Amino acid sequence: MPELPEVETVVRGLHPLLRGRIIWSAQVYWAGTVADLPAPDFEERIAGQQIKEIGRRGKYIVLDLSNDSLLIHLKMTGRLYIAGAGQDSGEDRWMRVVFALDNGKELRFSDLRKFGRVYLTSTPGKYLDKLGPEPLYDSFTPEVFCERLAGRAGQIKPLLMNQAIVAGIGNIYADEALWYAGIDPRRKADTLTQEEQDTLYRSVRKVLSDGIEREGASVNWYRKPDGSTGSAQEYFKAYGQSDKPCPRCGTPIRKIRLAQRGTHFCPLCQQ
DNA sequence: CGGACAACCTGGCGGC
DNA sequence: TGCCGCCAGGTTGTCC
Repeated sequence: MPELPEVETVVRGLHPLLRGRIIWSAQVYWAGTVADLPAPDFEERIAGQQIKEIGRRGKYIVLDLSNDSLLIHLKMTGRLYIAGAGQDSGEDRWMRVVFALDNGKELRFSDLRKFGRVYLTSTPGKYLDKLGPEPLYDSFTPEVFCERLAGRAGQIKPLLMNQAIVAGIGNIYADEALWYAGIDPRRKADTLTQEEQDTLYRSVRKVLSDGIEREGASVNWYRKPDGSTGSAQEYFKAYGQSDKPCPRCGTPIRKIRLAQRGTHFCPLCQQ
């Protein structure tokens, strides 16, 4: 579930706690969580590196270390938080990797479904360069959005979720953006008018920036680093609203499967 | 290019 | 109460 607003909230929460800290050691509890590297190599290589900066690219959390980058992808059920060394935080049941810091605290990564990944690499571009533009940057203009969609014949919702087209949008915010734009998620991208593309562009930016303001959507598993919930889910118009009246026209919200994903939309005012 | 689908995983829930 | 099967969804990879 963590999409751009949730990942951004995690980064903002951790930034003041992690910046400048040194990772004394790491302990891997589930080897599969470490991508492209044997767990012992990961533990040995990260020890002693300082966290220079912490940021986000798409849905990746990016830690710039002394010699490497540490990329963390939460996938569906990953959680990242700080706890005192040896202290039970109540979140630790699915702990996969723990980083011991130089201030007696630990950065912990827990992940029920084990889909999440950590990448320790000197060439982060290998993972990040394939991502499309950041949708909230000033450089992401309506023209850029149109260019990214140009020549695409597929359905608009899977395209919105394609990280190579635009980075950071997942199932929840795709449904919400399409509701605001009044566009049927099954519409083929190449049938959208200029006006519809512009409306969708504004809707994407709105739902993502509103999501950040509300500190993410806590559906099922997502939590802020301090363990509390975000509030974006209280404002959903379409996602998870099956059979409830559309807030715009009162027609019951319908749920279908589209590209193997649960998809919620208003059959009347999303055309 | 696109669409379908499997794989990776575990827990919650509805149905029986 | 317990068992079964479905659903949740980010990403990669395979196949047609």
